[in-house]
Amino acid sequence: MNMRSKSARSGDDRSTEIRIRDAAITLFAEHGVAATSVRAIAAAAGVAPSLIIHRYGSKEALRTACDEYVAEALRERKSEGMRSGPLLGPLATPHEARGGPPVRRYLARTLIDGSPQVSAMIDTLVDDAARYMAEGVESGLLKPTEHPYGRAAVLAIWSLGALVLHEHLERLTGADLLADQDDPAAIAAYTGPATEMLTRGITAEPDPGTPAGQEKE
Amino acid sequence: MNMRSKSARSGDDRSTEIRIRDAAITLFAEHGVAATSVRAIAAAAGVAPSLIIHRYGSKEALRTACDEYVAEALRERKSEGMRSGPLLGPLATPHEARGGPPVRRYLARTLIDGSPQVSAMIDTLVDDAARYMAEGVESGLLKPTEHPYGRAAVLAIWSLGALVLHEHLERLTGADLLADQDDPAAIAAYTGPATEMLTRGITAEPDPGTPAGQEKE
DNA sequence: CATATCATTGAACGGTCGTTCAATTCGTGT
DNA sequence: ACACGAATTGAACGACCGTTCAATGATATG
Repeated sequence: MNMRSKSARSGDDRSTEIRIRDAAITLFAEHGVAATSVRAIAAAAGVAPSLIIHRYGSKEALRTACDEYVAEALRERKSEGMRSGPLLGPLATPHEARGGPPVRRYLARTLIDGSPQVSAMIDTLVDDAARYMAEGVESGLLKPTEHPYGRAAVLAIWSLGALVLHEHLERLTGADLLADQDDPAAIAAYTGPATEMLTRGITAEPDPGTPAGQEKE
Repeated sequence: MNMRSKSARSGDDRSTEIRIRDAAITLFAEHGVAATSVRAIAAAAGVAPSLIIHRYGSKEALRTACDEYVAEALRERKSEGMRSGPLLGPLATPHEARGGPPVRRYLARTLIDGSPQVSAMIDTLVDDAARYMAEGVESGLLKPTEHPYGRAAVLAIWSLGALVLHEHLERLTGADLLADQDDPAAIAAYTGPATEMLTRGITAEPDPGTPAGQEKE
């Protein structure tokens, strides 16, 4: 029944590995890594569970391969995200590839599991954002800051945190951060208040002195 | 003649259930719910695994009990968080109870697993924040907004997202959101850029560019 | 056609999981 | 002292896990 497969020796059989990897990314993104069994991935990819181990060595190695693929996929789209303007910061970065595995959703799920690949990706993402924002300051688009790197880092954390908590954000505001980025209306309920806060600020007068607001008086 | 007589075992045995619940919260917060076995909880609490099931019915029921306890513990401390000022928003809310189980860390872990208790807690938290910020607008402390509820929601999402991603935030900036709240220096690297952005804003002028969410003003 | 090669499979193994259950301890009322 | 019920235990069960391994199927080459 599988007429689609291949004249495949060692050249084209990569489609099998890709199919496995994409199925893994999809399931990892949906239910998390721990809750996804190798058998479930095998069923989704249409192969035997043992083949996954034979190809990738172990479930953990497969997960690493998924991390690397997602990190690479997002790195390719990075410039697009950067061009979205400094307001949204790195949130716009995870642009979904058409027809590909759910990269953004995977990122949202595995940001908390903490893999080396994702951590490294965040680091370079913040570095790029800091550099980009520094250019914005020089060109007069952004206000200068006491904490150039800290500002970029916190902004990135906020954006990524909103992505991680997309489920709660959608329940609260209706904004779906996982929707197609082509649809601005889907995330308007998020970008509206966000841009407003980041442009005007929220305090009517500059808060003098004490940060952190420990002692109000 | 004594309510204590029989309760030496049936009234005071709550200490056993409390010990189990606290151990569960600690381990759930550390390694996540899925990665924590009933046997590990039992070992940490100094009881047999079967006792946990006998007391709570199932692991899932124990998790629900943990959710309820954490939600209640944070609700009690809510006023403290509110008094921390509107800048940090609901981040200050999860004030750790001294000597108790790691409530904040538990919240950071289970925010993404999505339990009904935690979701309901977030909803009321945002409601309170919106109400509190509305008062701030009336009293002149905060700027008015086009999206009163959305602003509170996004601010809450940012704060909770930063809590969820505390590991990355600490690696990036050194700020430890899980440290004792008595130590402002531990989170200064976060509160500094955060308050700066939320008071002054980051754009020198209203954004002329065309990001994803831009439409009519 | 024969054969070596390699992707692929199905069955099985050891381990851990949540949970069940009979048995045992222990505090207490009579 | 005795019995009873609650608290607690240890052993076991079935299910599922990731992984191993010998066997199978297909294919290109001699």
